[in-house]
Amino acid sequence: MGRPRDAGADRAILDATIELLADGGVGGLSMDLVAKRAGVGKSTIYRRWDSKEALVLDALSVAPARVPVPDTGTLRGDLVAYATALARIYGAAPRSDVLPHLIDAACYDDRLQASLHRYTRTRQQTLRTILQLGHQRGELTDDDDRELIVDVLLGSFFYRRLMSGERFTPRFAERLVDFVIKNTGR
Amino acid sequence: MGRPRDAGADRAILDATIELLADGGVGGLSMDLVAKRAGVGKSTIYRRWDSKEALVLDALSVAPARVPVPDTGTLRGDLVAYATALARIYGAAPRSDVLPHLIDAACYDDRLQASLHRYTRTRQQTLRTILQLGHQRGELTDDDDRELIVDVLLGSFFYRRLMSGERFTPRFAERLVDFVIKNTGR
Amino acid sequence: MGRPRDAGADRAILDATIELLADGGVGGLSMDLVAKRAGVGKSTIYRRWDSKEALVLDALSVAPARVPVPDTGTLRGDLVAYATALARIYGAAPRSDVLPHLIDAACYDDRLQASLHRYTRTRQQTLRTILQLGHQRGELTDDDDRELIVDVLLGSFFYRRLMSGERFTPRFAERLVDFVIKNTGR
Amino acid sequence: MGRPRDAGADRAILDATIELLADGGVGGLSMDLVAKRAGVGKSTIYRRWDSKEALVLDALSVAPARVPVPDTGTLRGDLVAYATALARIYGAAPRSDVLPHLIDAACYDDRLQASLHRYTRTRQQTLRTILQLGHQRGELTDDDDRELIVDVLLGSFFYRRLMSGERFTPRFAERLVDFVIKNTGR
DNA sequence: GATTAACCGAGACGGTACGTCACGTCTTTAA
DNA sequence: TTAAAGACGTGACGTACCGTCTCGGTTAATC
Repeated sequence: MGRPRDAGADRAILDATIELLADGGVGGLSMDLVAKRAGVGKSTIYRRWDSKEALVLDALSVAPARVPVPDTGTLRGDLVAYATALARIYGAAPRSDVLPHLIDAACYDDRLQASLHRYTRTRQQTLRTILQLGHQRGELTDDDDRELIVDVLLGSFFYRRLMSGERFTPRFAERLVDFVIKNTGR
Repeated sequence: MGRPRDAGADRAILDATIELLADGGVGGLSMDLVAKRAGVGKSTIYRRWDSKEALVLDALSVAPARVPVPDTGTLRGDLVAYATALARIYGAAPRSDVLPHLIDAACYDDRLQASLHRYTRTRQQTLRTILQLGHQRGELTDDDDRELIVDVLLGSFFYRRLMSGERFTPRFAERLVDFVIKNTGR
Repeated sequence: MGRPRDAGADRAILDATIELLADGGVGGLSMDLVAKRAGVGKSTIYRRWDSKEALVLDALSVAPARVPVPDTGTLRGDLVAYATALARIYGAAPRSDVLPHLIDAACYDDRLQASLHRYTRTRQQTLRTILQLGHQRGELTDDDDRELIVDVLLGSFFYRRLMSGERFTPRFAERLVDFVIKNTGR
Repeated sequence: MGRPRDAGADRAILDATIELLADGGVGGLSMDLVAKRAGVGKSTIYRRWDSKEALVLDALSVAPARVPVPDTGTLRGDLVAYATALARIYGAAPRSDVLPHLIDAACYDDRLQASLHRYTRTRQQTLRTILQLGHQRGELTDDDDRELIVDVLLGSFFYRRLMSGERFTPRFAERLVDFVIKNTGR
């Protein structure tokens, strides 16, 4: 019973979050700021999300996939196109890297961790679709390999991007794609 | 000129940092605490390190490599042993995950980012040594592939560990190793 | 709107301030200590007072007048009694001199300066009452002189006390009182 | 034995102190700054002065008297001229009030206190000279009164200036002078 | 129509860490 | 021994957020 939650508040909060995230990244986002910009009390936010990070993660999940499914006609072409787009889209973001903050926070919060995992797997969908198409064309045969390719491609990308700092160049993307499909299928 | 920096203070600060990191992770580490435990003023810390994260990163760098170079006689054996050890050693630490915090902080600080990259590449050394040995045995031929294998193995590991949440099981480790060496060497 | 300020916090903070002032003077008072003793967050203090000095000044203002209105029957007697009490009460406090610190701080903060002036004039009240009584008895006639006497008596006292260092002896007090009332009244 | 003290350093330090005091008052003066501007090591300063305040006080003492001895021909005229000059010269100083800081510091340091008292009494000299001249002219007779007048005039001034905040106007100066000489002499 | 219970905005709350600053002392090399 | 240089331990500063709590007031569904 009682007054139902205002659905508009959800949108206002998520919008404010996305805006603040856009300019300033996680560092430039505080709950007070979100509340003020959304025209909402802080308790209204905490009634819906457990923590700042949970909110941010939801805001991210709401946003549509940024890397489109390419269609070049061949698996190799699609994968190279995908990897290149990945590098272009996520490679630019200068200081507004939100994901690392969530990854960190997830270490200390099981619920958040679960959300992050769910989010990550959702974001794998584009790649899975590409592989699925390749499979239908007969360019891939074995199921297990596809799972592996997802980890290898995305893992390499994030590892370079966030940890080793080496550039994820188109040149490297091609090498990587050739590497992962050379020993698959026939 | 002037009074030289006390080398003992460096050690004391790094030691205190490592200790505090051990119990409590980054969350349980504050500069005041480090200063107190090291018997040092906070300014002495800030004179040497730009930020808490730079200090932590240095403390990590000082610590010896935790994953030893295995020696099973074959490349495949070594790689599986290495991957397994990786999972065992880094997989256990539940809340004391220091790296994600540094990865996050590095997004907002160029000097820190450079340090993180340097650290990461240093930590690749064990794996590179394994591959070098495999090369000497004739199990690997092409140089470029070795570079790639490093990214693929470590990338997959951290991607699963930190982002997708899928277990990095011994089973998976074997599959991964087979995947990366199937189309290399002869 | 919003949650109203907790009146109890005001009291707790002022009480803590007065206590800490009592043992240790301004030097022994830090905002962290006040907050801790009052069981209050530091932000709660800063929400109400601009600075440590503003808080101390308020704490002082809350305290009751320490020099009572004497009643000797004659203006001269009252004034001598007052001056003597002044010397006894403020002359004793060795290191816990709060006022000089506030006087200093007030030089750099207009709001604080205004508070100090208000406080000082409030503290003149006792003396004004004495003069008022003298006036009612016919021992004083002209209004302007009373204003002057306040400045002269208190000014001399603080000047000796804080600047020239000469003792404000009972002997001096009498001389001073005779000086200020010799040419008044009649 | 050993290297003799550099006499030039004294001047350099005092000059630097006076300069820094001029722009910024005590608040804008730190020992590091003095040392840097004087081209001197900090220890060289501390070898000569006990504390920042002792240095400042010495710097003040070195400066010549700022209120000149007037010569109007009458005691009343001289006193009014003096009081007016006092108000003009010290009344202007906005935030560079050095004396209050020293007064405060002197409460916690006996040596400094002695220095402050000495300094204050030195600064009374101008006024004493005026009174001495008045005495020679026969406008004052009793010695004790002269002592009192010094305290009353300077006390009132500083009391208004620093504590009660009331303006020390020329009008007030005249009233005060009339008050203190009405009941002296004849 | 009155009651009730959860909602709402605002903003104060206790807590904790931050990075900065200045103090007065100490330690080096050089004169 | 004094000098310049500058590192040292100490400790307070005021700020920024966190996530919670407390107001007065609103908004449905239930009685």
